[in-house]
Formats: sequence, C-alpha cells, structure tokens
Amino acid sequence: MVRIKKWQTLKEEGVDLFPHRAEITHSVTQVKKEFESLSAEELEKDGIRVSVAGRILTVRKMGRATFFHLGDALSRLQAYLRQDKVGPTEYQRFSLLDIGDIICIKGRLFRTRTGELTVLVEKYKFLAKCFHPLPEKWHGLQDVELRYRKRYLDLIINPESARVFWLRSALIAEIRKFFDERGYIEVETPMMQTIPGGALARPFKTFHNALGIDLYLRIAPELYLKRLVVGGFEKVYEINRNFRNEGISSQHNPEFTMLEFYEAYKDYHDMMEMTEELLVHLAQKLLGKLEITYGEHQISLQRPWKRIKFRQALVEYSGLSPAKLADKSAVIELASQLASEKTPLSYGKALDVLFDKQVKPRLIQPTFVINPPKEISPLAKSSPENPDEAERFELVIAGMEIANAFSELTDPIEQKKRFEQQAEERRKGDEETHPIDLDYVQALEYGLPPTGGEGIGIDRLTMILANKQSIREVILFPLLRPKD
RNA sequence: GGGCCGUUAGCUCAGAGGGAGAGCACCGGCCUUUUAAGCCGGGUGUCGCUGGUUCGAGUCCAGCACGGCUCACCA
Repeated sequence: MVRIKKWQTLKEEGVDLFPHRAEITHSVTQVKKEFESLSAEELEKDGIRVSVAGRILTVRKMGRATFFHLGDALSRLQAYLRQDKVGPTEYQRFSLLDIGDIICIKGRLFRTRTGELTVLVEKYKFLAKCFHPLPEKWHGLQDVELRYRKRYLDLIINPESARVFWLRSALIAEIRKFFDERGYIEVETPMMQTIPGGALARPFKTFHNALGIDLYLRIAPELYLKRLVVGGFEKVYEINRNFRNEGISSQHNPEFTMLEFYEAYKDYHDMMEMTEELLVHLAQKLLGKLEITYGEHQISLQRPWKRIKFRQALVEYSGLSPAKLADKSAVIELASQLASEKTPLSYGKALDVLFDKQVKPRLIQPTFVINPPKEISPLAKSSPENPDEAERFELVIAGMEIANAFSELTDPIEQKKRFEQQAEERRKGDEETHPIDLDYVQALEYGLPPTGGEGIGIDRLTMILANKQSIREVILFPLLRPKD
C-alpha cells in the first residue's frame, strides 16, 4: 500500500512517526474566528504568527509551491508552502504526506490574491498518519449507513454533521445553566433498576451475578427523582439516558437522552410556563431567532403557545363528534382498527391511539395538549373539575412529542390504587402497564409536597433546533445491527 | 415484524443478457498566489452473499445479509 510505504520512508528520513505532543497557539477554528476580519494590509502590518495543527483535507501542488487546507471539525484553514521558504529537503518531504494526515504548521498569516486567510508555512511537523483515503471532497460521505457506522469519517468530511453535535452540546450546556440559575440540583439516579417504572414501555433486562437478581435498564428516572423531592431536594433535574426495548425509527433510538425536572409547590400550569420559557431561551441563545425552519414547515416559537384539551383536540382533528367520543365501545372499535392486532384496548388507551394517529401528526406549531385520560396517566393527579382527566400535558412540535409533564400524584393511597389498576390491565393482557412499586408508595407516605414534573426528549429537541428529520442525525452512534 | 427501494473502484455515481465505466481520490511527469487549480499519461474491482435460469449473468429469477423510506409500537 502506497501510504504505508510513504510513511516508512518518513521513518527512514528520521521523522518521528508517533510524536508525543505538538506546540500549538491556536486551533484551526480559533484562527478563523480571531483573524478572519483582518484585511490583507492589517495582516501584513501586524505580522501575526500562529502554530496550528489539523488534518490535511485538500492539496494543490504547483511545482515548487503547494496550497493545502488544514481542518478541524468545524472549519478549515489554508496554508501555503513554498520551497524557497522551507528549503528543498522539507519541501520534497511534504510529498510523502497524504490527504488525511495530521500535521502541525507554524507561520505568518496573510491573504492570497483571492483574499483567503492563509498561513505562509515556515515549518511543519508530522503528527499522525492516515492510512486510508478519505471520502471525496465535494460530495462528502453520502452513504447514510457508513456515516453512522464510521461517524469519525462523517465528522472529518461533513462539516454539517459536526455542526449538529456542537449544537447539541451547546443545547445541553444551556439547559444546565437554565436550571442551575434557578436553584435546581442536578442528580444522577439509577440506570439499573429492580422495578422499571416511571413510564409505560418495555424495558431491557439484565442480570447481576453477585446479587443473583434481575435488573432492568431504566425506562425513566421519574420515581427516583420524586423520592428526592420527598427528601427535600425541592428543585431537582437529571439529564441522562433512558432505554426502551421497542421499535427503532426516525424518531426512536433504543437509548435516548431525557431531561427530567421536578419542582415542589408547582403544578402543570407552572410547568407549561417554564417549558415555554426554556425553549424560547434555547432557541434565542442557540439560533438567535424564534421563527425556525423544520423540513417543509415554518415553526414559530413566539409565546404564548397553543393550549388545547385532549378531547377538544380529538374533536377538532379527528373529526369525531363529542357524542361519538363518549361512546366507549365505538372508540375502542375505531382505535383497534387503526392499531392493528393489538391486545384488547381500554377506553383510555383507545383515545390515546386516536390521538397519536390522527391528531399528533397534524400539530406542527408548538401545542400543549392538556388533560388526557387519567387511565393512561397513573402517576399524575386527576383534574378537580373532571376526575377522569389527568392534570397533564404533552407538548407537540412538528408532529413529535417533545415534552410530557404533570402535576404529580402525591396521595400514596390513590397511587397504590392506580398501580393496582395497572396490574389489573396487565392481567387482561396489556403488556404496557406500570409495575407496582411499593417502595415508591412508601416514599409518598412520608409526604411528597405538591410537585410539578416534566420530561423533555433532548434528541428530539435537538432535531427541531438543528432541522434534522432523523433522530440518528443527532445521536453520534445510533444503534445499528452489527455488520458480519 | 409488514410493504417499497437500494447495495457496482477508497468516495459520488452511470451501466439493463455479449464480458467493467466516469468524476474525485490514488500513481508518474510539468507547473511559485491556487482553491472543484490546470495540462499529459496510468484503472487500482469478490458488481453485497448463496444458489438457479442461460452457450454466456453486474444485468433475469429465488433465498439470505445489511441499509434507507414507510406502516405498526413507543418518547
């Protein structure tokens, strides 16, 4: 292989093939940021010298002078290498390098005839060999599978991909700041649980050898966070992974990142206010605007957002009359047609199916859908005006559920009853019910203050802000079937 | 899991029964402000895998693998 041979030649010429460090003054991105605004004259006058390391991305050789670009994940910087600057030995040695190799250069900044900020190289140092040719320079790496399997190649070659993950990182940092400034404590609760509660979903199962017990990867941190509110952490949040053993789609990855936060003395109306505040803040801070593009849609995050009752939404978007909606057997009948071969649906689940199918996809602008059936909300307080409804909302943007919140159920007796109802549903054949967690009930018996709680899907929020249609575009290493 | 589509050079893709193609990348040569640098020369391949049909299969058929979109379930 040609690249290996070149690399061996470097060794024969006494070049250190695995250097331990490089003396740099700037990253490629820093140079761009700091000096891009300076004119050719200013650069000439100031004589700014920099030492920058990066990957060789392009090379244009013209006899005794060569132009090339060094890149990091976000930007690229041009360099100009001349034989009369570095001498014939070093100049010729440069042809032993390949696109993809990592080097460090030192030199003065100037602007070329066409105006590009460029380093006039005085010295360069080999740092790492790239033994494989990089994907092509102007189509980049298109193959979606390869982009996910070899994410490093994607990041090297497609600046748009790197941009998404910088955005994601900034998003999470900003969320932390938001909660920290409001006096919240950030915590970590078990990822491995003996009772997988806090949501209705199938868990991953594993086994602890020393204890000889089954464990489940958590489907939500909810019950632990509320135990902490009982313990006096009145404002608490966690940003961490959840695991659900269910289908994979453009909106679902088996492990995904969730923000959950709980605040004592608040209810779900307060959570709506806070959600608007948080998302508006994030959009403003990260994108500098509230009118955003998502696929073919224009989405406005201008407050206040639409609030609509769950039942009202069903009437408005599914075209069912209120009378028809109240007819339990008719609703169940209709829903089971939509949800093929599902185990017998309860009335509440049937309504939920209709909502998911017929309403959710049509909610493009941010919409709080409030007061869904109590039956599908075993951890939420019921509404004082209508005991069949829960004090709960789902936030839908671009047809995706982004957030889910409620006034937490604080009554231990009622909570135990709800758990038992769930167990009853399970006996009837529903696999997605909430397991009974008596330890949690006991925590409630010590007194959980009125509390508002909410979960926000970080991956989906990133999708909205980064304008990506697939969750795999915002997860560095999405789950793929192993090859071979 | 179902349906539709895809898999050809390192990358991006064309090729539709007669024996493997282009651009970029790569190799050799020329070139001291280029930037999709240019000019001359060079094809580097398990056509996803396994069978089948055929004188002959990258091309047609079947099965399998992996992926994409979509439906179903979920957030």
